[in-house]
Amino acid sequence: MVKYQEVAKKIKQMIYQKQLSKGTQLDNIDGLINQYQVSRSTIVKALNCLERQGVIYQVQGSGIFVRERKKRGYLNFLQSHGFTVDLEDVYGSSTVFNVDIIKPSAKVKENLQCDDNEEVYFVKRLRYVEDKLYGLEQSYYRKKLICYLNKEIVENSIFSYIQENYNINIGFSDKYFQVIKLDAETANCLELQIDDPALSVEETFYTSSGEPFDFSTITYHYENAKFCIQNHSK
Amino acid sequence: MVKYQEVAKKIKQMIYQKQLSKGTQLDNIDGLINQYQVSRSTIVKALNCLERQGVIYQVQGSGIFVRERKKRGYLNFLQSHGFTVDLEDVYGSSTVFNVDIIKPSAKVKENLQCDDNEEVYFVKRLRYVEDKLYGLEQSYYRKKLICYLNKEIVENSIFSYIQENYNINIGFSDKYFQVIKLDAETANCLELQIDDPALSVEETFYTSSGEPFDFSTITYHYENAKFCIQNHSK
DNA sequence: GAGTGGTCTAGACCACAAC
DNA sequence: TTGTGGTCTAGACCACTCC
Repeated sequence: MVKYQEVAKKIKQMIYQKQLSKGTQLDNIDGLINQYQVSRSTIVKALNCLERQGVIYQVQGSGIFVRERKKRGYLNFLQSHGFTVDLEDVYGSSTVFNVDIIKPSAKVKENLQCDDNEEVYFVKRLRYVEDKLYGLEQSYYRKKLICYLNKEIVENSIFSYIQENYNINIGFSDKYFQVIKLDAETANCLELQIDDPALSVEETFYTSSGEPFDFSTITYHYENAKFCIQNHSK
Repeated sequence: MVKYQEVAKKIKQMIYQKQLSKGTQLDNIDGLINQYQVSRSTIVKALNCLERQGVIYQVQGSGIFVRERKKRGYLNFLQSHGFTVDLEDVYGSSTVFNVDIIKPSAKVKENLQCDDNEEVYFVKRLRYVEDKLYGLEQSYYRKKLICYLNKEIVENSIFSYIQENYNINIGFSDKYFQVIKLDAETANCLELQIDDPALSVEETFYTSSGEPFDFSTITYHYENAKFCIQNHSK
């Protein structure tokens, strides 16, 4: 891990460990330079990271302050899948229905930019967070990139498996979502009624070199799944 | 506007103007330094901005590439309210029900961190995007900060009015959302049926100095409102 | 090995806030 | 006026990709 990330991590840990409440002013930049023995630019970069994560806010001419922490029980919508989750981790698990190798449908093929005849892994699983049924996930992974999957792997975090075994890192993703009425099959999986509401999220994940490797649809349980985004305008 | 923002803007305009397709490689950093006559750090900062906006992606050791543009018909969920909207602007309008000065409820009071006896503007309006009914918005503004509002102002963009007249800039926001079933009153406003699905978003907006000034609830029309987030992991 | 983006530095100067 | 964060620079070196 590089210096600015180390510094950011330490400042964040300090804030959470001391349980600093919102609005609390941190040491100024010169102070932080002294404390962490790095250059001004490195401190500034670390602070900007924390600002983007919603941990602090900076006011020119005034100081650096602690931001309100996300309320408990809400999932961070920007890192719900494979993006940096850190301290405030929640316990998640899965019930796997199937792990099959199939020919992709036209839609999947397009989203994953598959060649003709290319095959994909199809994984269908129920996702739980802290033992509550959160959603039904249907994912397609390009076999070309993710050579092997099985039920055991898929019960845990697919993303960390991929990262460790294939040295594939997530670079970015496109996320499209809307509210829908449940069809009979999905309602049954989620233990809900037909026409009950749900959030349907379609997301394509790309490696850090820009290659799509995963297309997933998650249908979230409307009573159990709540989300949060801590935005900032900079 | 500062240099790195100028550079970012120009690069973005160039991409959209030339209609560069996804995966197209841009000039390298040294080339961009030459082209825009700024330092390396300024170019890097501009590129990181564009990366965060989902316009490009950078691959270490390889190059800078154009990212796929958001599909039409989807609202950018991260800048749906007052955050930097630029080129790809869509036409929005509002039907205003009322602009009242009221005593805030406990919930509103807490979210806006109001003093006792402080009053707020309550604005209720239907939001349209390209003449489609998108959602019902109920907003509360602290009168202490936004001294005056009327129907005419509220029919247009409240945020630009606030920025121009009170020199208040949005710093950040906390956004909490979930899927719900509509109650009778809201369903009626949205021209939908009771128990139809909807996305309910509660958002608190803070000034750049960290003071809350607006608490809004938007209930989105499940057929007309679709969203997009172009995420990235850096 | 050549070419690319990513990090880090020291230092100057600017913009804004608070007193 | 002083103190704060924000920008910008020139230059060094590191990490990764691709030939």
